[in-house]
Amino acid sequence: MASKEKLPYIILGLLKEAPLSGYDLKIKFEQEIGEFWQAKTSQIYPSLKTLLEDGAVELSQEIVGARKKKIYHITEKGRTALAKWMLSPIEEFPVQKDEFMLRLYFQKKTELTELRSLIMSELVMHQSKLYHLQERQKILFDTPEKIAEDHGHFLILDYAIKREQFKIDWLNTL
Amino acid sequence: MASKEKLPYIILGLLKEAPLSGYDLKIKFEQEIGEFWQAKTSQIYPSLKTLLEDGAVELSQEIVGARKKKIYHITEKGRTALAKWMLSPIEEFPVQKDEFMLRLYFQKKTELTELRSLIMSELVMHQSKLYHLQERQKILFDTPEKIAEDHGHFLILDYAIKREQFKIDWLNTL
DNA sequence: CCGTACATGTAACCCGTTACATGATTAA
DNA sequence: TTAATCATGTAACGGGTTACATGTACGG
Repeated sequence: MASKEKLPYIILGLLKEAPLSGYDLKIKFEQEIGEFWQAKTSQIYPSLKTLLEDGAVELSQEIVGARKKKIYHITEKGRTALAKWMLSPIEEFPVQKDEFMLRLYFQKKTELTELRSLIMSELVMHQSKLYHLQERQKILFDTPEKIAEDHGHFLILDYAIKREQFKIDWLNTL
Repeated sequence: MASKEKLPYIILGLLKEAPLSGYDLKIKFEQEIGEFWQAKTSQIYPSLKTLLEDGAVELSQEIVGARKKKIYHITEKGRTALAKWMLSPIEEFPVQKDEFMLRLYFQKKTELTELRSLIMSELVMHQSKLYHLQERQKILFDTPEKIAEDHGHFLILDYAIKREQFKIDWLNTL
């Protein structure tokens, strides 16, 4: 994708809220912001190393429960870099690739049965995803207080849900 | 992205409709399906070479106007491979990365003014995109006959437009 | 006791982008 | 005549994925 080094800023953005370990970050990428960005440990740990060398984060060895963890904290330098990035213009996104739309385009009007099964499987997939997102929303944000408490998280979940609903609605018009 | 070699199939899908040159394909990627997949000449030409070696496409040197072009035609073998791919399950897409949503998440409720300018610039960007897509739709599909003629193209444009409208609507709720 | 979650990393590979190269044709 | 479009490619780089590697702790 050649996204010109966005990962370090995203890690800083996550660390701004609270100090985290590499593993904690991995979980955040999988769960919290997984709908909009992902990173594996093979990217996270090297990136943390670079951030440490650049002085954007600091490291404290901590014993959590019975386990040892390397907890990374954002530094002033890191905060400055993050703030600067936050204000920089967002580069034109590099196309949201959509294999389903392409197949629809290729199939066109011929072979209606095959098109139908293609559409149905896409529908099922999005409905299942919608369901899981809604369940997460119910569990995480069952009270207005919880929404106010973690408003950013609520927003991305809300958008993810509505995005699924939107695609489902469009598919149903076919 | 590591999308497990989708490009050859997309090229075959485009060639299924009509024989095209590498340059023609480049234009298709830029214009027709650009909202859902893109490929540069640095990918297209090598991919065509491989497809040729695999016997999925054939090549005819043609003189179009005053220019020489290498026109690629899909073969029976190519059609079979394409048909098989079309029926294969669509692999879980590898996250639609969205830098704007992340920044929203990082900013949360603090610093409302900065959030406002972020949201406004995102709105402007999507509104401009929406406008251009709508203009293209007006020009390309001003009559029902044209829609029927190139239904696949109409569908992806329609979806692209509604997708922009959806994001604009959501942004306006913030 | 055994699989899953916790915890931290490295190495190889590959898709896709940026940049580079070259040359003919056409419209301003 | 000169910039834009047409036309076909190659080389280098980089972000991201897959696979590999190792070890601890906990729940059933």
